[in-house]
Amino acid sequence: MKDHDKADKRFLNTLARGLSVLRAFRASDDGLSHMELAARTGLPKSTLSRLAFTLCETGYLSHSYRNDRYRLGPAALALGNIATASISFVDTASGIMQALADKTGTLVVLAVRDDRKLMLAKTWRPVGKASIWLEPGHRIPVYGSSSGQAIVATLDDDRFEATEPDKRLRAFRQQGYAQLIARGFTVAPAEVRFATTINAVSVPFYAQEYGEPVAFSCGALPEVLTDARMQQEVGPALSAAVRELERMVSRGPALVRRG
Amino acid sequence: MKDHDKADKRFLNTLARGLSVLRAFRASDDGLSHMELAARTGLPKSTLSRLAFTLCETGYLSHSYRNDRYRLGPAALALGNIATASISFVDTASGIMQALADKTGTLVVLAVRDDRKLMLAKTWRPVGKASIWLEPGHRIPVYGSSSGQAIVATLDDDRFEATEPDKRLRAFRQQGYAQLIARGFTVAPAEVRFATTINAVSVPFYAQEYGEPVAFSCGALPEVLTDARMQQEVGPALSAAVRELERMVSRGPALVRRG
DNA sequence: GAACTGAGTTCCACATAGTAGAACTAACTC
DNA sequence: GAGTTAGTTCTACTATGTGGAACTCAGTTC
Repeated sequence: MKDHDKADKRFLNTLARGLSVLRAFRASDDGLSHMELAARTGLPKSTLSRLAFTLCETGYLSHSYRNDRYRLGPAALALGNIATASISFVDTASGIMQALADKTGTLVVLAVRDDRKLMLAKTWRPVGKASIWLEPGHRIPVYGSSSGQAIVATLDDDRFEATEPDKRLRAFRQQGYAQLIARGFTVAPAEVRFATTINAVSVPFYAQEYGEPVAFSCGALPEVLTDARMQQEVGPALSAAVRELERMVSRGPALVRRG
Repeated sequence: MKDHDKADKRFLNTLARGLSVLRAFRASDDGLSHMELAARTGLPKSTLSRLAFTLCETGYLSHSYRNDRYRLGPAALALGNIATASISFVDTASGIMQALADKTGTLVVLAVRDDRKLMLAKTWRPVGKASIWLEPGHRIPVYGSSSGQAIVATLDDDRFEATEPDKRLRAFRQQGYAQLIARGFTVAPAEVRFATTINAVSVPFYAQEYGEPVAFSCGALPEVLTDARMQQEVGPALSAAVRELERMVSRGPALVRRG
């Protein structure tokens, strides 16, 4: 059978399935068994067997001999580091964002656009403190998230239109734009927030090498990160952190890049 | 046609080919065109077209609208960060190893075993200084590299035997073991070094979550990193850095999780 | 502005690579 | 030693992926 309904002749099912196996892994997993993988991907076990074999063979998966669980292999590690290295700002950002996480006690995330969703590419957790937990690889909607708002506000018109936005999203973008001009950061309006259990502030960053705006955000539980704190303390601190990053990679601010 | 001669029925060609496209990227590439990808992978362009389409569709590749070059996409970034996060020591190591690179003026690399080769999973370059350049994703032989020696010396017998080692490699391993006991680091003997243009010292690290020993190494041109410096200065410094890492990692999840 | 050129995509007839269920193995449990 | 559960291999079938050729679309050149 086929997974992808967009029965595009160009779409290679086997490849997509193999990739879906890799995507089944979460940062908190301590290896996954064959069964768990089958369950997460929804693939029949015989199919999974062949996929896993190939992934192991190519180094993207490895399975420890002791316990028979699969884990991401060296090739996955290398791929990620190549991706990170070719977007060099991620490494530069690490120090700054870790410090910001520690200082504000919030979870700092780097969100990138992935089709019509956002993907959390990297997260920095405050050391020692409890905080919300969002993992890299997690996907959140554009609409209703401050990261999404920061990104669409900075996205040029062509690309924005390419996502076939609805009226709602256009208004959301416009409002993000206004916020960035006024304060330099976005906070999604309470009534549209996609998750009521998380408050977040975001600042866009235009990554030359990535060719697309991305967003850094600080998030925490509403009781920890009140609207007042977002506006007065964390928003400005995040904004300063991103400006610091821009300075270090010596590049203009994201907003001026728009259009 | 099929790429893989080991005509194992379990080996899925389409998947492996797709992955080979991802592997074609180097950290220093500023995007790759369709043609370049075809050249690097050796695949016919029609085939590549479909592979690239699928990879884009799944977020592992993205192509900028402006210039028509492919780059690694959000999913690749996320995959790598998931892999990194699930081997949390990599993040912890980053600060220590960067400092070591700066202090010694050498390239610090993290090498992991990948079948019968080693793969450089991550590298830290000394800031501001010229240094040799090895990229993440690069593969080097086990035999004749100090990293390889550190790793095989630390590998348990079962796994070592599973690689079907020859006599030469057994001796190499034994010799690495002796070096580790005597001094805590390995330097491949001059006469077997796989690259005469690079000198390197290595220290193994046993990564709990990875289930396998890995190696940290300091490398540089022989004129910069003389045998004497390796023995007297860099080796001990590297060894101290890895012990520091061990200390930080065993301190508890909060610190380890830092990322 | 017609003829080249070169990159990239789509077509198409064909072979085979990949599928999924079933049968099989191997390791645990009671 | 029967039962259970995880994982691998077998097998018959066909839908999937293949690669060369034809096609498009932008730039160049004359």
